[in-house]
Amino acid sequence: MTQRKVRVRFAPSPTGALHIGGVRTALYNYLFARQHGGEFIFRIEDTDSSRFVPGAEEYILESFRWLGIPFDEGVSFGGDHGPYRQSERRDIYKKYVKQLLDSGKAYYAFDTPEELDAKRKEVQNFQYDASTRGMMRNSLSLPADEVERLLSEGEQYVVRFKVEPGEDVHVDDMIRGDVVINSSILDDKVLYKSADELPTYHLANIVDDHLMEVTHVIRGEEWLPSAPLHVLLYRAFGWADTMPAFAHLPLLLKPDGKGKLSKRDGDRLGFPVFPLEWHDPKTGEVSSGYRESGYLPEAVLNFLALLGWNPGTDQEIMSLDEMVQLFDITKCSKAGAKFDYVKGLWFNREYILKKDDMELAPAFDKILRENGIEVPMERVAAVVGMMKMKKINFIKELWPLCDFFFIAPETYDREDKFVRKNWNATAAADMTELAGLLEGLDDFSVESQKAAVDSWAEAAGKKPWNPWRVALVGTGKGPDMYELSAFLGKEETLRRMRKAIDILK
RNA sequence: GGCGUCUUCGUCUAGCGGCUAGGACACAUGCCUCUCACGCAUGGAACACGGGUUCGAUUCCCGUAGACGCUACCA
Repeated sequence: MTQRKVRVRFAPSPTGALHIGGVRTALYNYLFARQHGGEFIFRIEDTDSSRFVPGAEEYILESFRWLGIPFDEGVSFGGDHGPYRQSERRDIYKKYVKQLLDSGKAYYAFDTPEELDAKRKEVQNFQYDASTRGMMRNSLSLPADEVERLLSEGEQYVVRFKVEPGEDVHVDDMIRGDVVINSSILDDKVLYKSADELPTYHLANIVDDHLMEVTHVIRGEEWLPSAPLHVLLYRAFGWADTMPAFAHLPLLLKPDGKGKLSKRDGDRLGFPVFPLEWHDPKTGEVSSGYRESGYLPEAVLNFLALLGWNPGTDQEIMSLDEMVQLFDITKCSKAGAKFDYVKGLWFNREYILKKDDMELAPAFDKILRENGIEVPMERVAAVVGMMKMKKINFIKELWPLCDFFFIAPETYDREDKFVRKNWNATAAADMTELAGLLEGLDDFSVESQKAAVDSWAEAAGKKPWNPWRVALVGTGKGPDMYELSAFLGKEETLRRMRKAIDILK
């Protein structure tokens, strides 16, 4: 096979919000495309009209915009292989369904859903396949003229794939190696429904991947059982030589308990399972999103990347570009990964610590405004810089730790543990002395204060910091005292000190 | 039920015949220290089970168990 340009795709169904597992699948596809200088396609698989949810497509697009994962072509991105929305490709699919029909690889089936249900009740483990299709109503069992009549009378039908039994079908998976499934356990899958003139996933998927020249199919493990069917379809079309390589990713599992990670788990345990907040148009239900919860997109991607893959070194924090360099699809783990959202918190924290204060400032500024505080962005950034290393996972958690920067203590609580311990008998006198010293400083910078206060404290044998903190903060929290007083400025610092002296004595 | 996949600390994982089984999250302790943090150090914690193969199995093979997935005119 000649070396083709790598092309991969992410092809969600617009049936609701984008699941976080889907985000990881998209991420791996993106990483793979980038590191091979290939292209990343965005396709919409909306062949089930009954499950279509308005707004879902735009939601998915917005999610990737926020995450910073760009597509090269597809819905809303353009490209030479469109249209990229399956509902707009009806005529294409019809042509290929006909090809299969004409070549005897597929057949018409007229069994109604009710008849099939009845059959499934009647026969245990009923499967529509080589062993049973002879007793069903289809173009293989019915006389040709009867089939003609049914068709011309407009009888509803489906087209089924004629699976030849008894063959070991091999799927060469980049992660799992050689997977073998005997064709006898495969059923004659429905490929096309006359009711809505749309194909099912299996047909549309194969036709599109072929026409869009997709070289690698990277998808969730839930597709592994149908991979042999897809192999058979490529062969039936005569496309075996350009069949894409497969990689089936391990699933994301519930943090506790068992089973696939679901929306319910997020609600139950209190973490988002969707990238953005989602308002379900049908139920009106609102689900939280990573963006609205205060996660940095870089943190989300980094966290997700390591759920099912790792670079083989101890490195855990890495940028998207680094991931592109380090990623190796063949080194993905095979077992499902429990979704450890607590570690996701840690990643967010790490990225907050890495980020420039000025970049973080707008998020905190928003919180400040909600609390009625408006200060220049430089002041906001300064506070973020002094406080972000405190025990926080989100910027919004800064507020209760930072309020005193902007709001002077109204009163002083003698019962506060820190106050009681640190505002001792000499505190008032010490603070009066310290206030006098500070008042005499022309330069109120951290360095200047530190030089003056440290030497005074040492000479006088004082430890003024904790009482001073009581005066400026009201309790035992906050940054380094010099940084705090420099931020507040001489006037405010002295005002708070005198108030504390006055109240606490 | 059938078919498939998987199985190392609580969790994410490294390991690709010989290691005191490594790292990270979480947890605990200590150090540092003007509070809280940060940082640093330390600690507890794992090869599902049973057979093989081999001088030697976490690693290879077989079986068992368990978990997960699929089994639609959904993707």
